[in-house]
Amino acid sequence: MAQFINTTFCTNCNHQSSMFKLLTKEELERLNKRLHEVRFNPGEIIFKEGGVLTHFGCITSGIVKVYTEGFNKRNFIFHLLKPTSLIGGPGFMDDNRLHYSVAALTSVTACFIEIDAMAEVIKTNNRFATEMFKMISRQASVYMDKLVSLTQKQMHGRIADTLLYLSAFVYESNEFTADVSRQEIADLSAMSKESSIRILKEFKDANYISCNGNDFVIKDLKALKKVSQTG
Amino acid sequence: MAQFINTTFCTNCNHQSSMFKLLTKEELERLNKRLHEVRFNPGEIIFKEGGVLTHFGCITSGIVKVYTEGFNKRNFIFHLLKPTSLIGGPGFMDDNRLHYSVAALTSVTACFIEIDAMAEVIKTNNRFATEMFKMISRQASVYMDKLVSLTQKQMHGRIADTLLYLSAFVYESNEFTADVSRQEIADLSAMSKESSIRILKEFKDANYISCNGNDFVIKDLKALKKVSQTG
DNA sequence: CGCGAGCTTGACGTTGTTCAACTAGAGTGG
DNA sequence: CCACTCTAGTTGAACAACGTCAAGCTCGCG
Repeated sequence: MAQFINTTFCTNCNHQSSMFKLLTKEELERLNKRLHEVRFNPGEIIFKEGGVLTHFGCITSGIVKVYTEGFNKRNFIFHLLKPTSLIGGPGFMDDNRLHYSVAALTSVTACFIEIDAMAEVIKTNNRFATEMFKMISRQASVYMDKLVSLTQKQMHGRIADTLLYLSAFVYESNEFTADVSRQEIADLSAMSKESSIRILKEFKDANYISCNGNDFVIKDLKALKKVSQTG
Repeated sequence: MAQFINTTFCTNCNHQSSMFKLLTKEELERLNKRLHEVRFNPGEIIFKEGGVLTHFGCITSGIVKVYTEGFNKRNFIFHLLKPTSLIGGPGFMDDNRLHYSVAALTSVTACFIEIDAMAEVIKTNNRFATEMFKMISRQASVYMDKLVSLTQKQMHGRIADTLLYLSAFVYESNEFTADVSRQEIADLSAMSKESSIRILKEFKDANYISCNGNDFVIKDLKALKKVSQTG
């Protein structure tokens, strides 16, 4: 049964991403009129690649994966997003199509803002436009780094990167219960599921991390960083 | 001996990139005051990664490679640029640093525009800002595709991609004299020089291409595209 | 208890890198 | 004009990295 959520008004939204803080009350109210909120269960697809980009998404709770269906039925995960990240990126103001899929890893709530409303605000609010600019620009820069890491480092370095990424950017803690499966850790690190498992075990044996099931503890940050750098 | 070039005025520049056509005469003249043109020899470095991003570059003749120094002294080439591409991308309006190096593959002339002048025009001209936005956005999208291709395809598919890229986007012809070395073809395809040579030879033996030295002819486009897709 | 999904492990084959030797052509100096 | 050197290209053989396959395991759930 569909759940229609009473949209939290942006104006009092406590998830307000830094970008939206730049908007005036009037602008926020304008966005508000063309916005709705949706709740997703773990595993559900939020955006499907190839589709038309009609809305920007803003994660208000939970974690999602941004991924694409690659070759030979292997997925590639670009990154994970948590509140209050914006989803839209490439395609916006260009071909207006979705260049990737987005799926919920946990229970997720997300707000959807019509593309046109977004474009309007960008025209009227210069600082907001600048922030959007920065956001996409940073994204490109992240992808550049990933290109180099994933093509030049070997598996140990790539898994170390993924662990550091989870700990530093996603869960912001040395201990976390991962919402990603082993397969998804592999999809983040561009390798097979079996390889990711083997390397995780090696790190565990070397006492760099401890992990049972999905509970991870980074025990030797320096060692991991060293592995990440030496490739 | 340094060569100081009399700057061609943007207003009558026949290399004018599509983006600059959106500017008014006044805006172009404003840019013009804060612009200079430089000539480079093959192999010379135009931008060095890590440096401060003080100027945008616009290639007016020749071909450059946009690359980064990866791990183990291996380079990775993101893409090649020809007139009239803009160089600047990530870092602009953000940390103002160069996230990659740029070097001349042929003799190159390039115009340099002060960052601040560029930022001003972006503020005053909305359509120009939108084009910049699209440009970065497309870049991100290209990087996403590359991420998947380079991590999931194997060598034959990657070399096929590089050949198709050179033919379709760089030289815009089925026959071309490449300005890239075998090493650089390898750096574009994320593999070792030896491997790239071997695969090129296989393609030659299979009569997909002919190549002696740096003269390439794409003889069987369909076959190459098929190799690119099957990975 | 049985079932299924995700996880784990080992054996094996493939893919791709590294190393080392060799070639060809382009410059350089005697 | 001939060594000489230097660089880019080429080739083969050995080796390491990584994926695939197949089997077994664990745990939650009906």
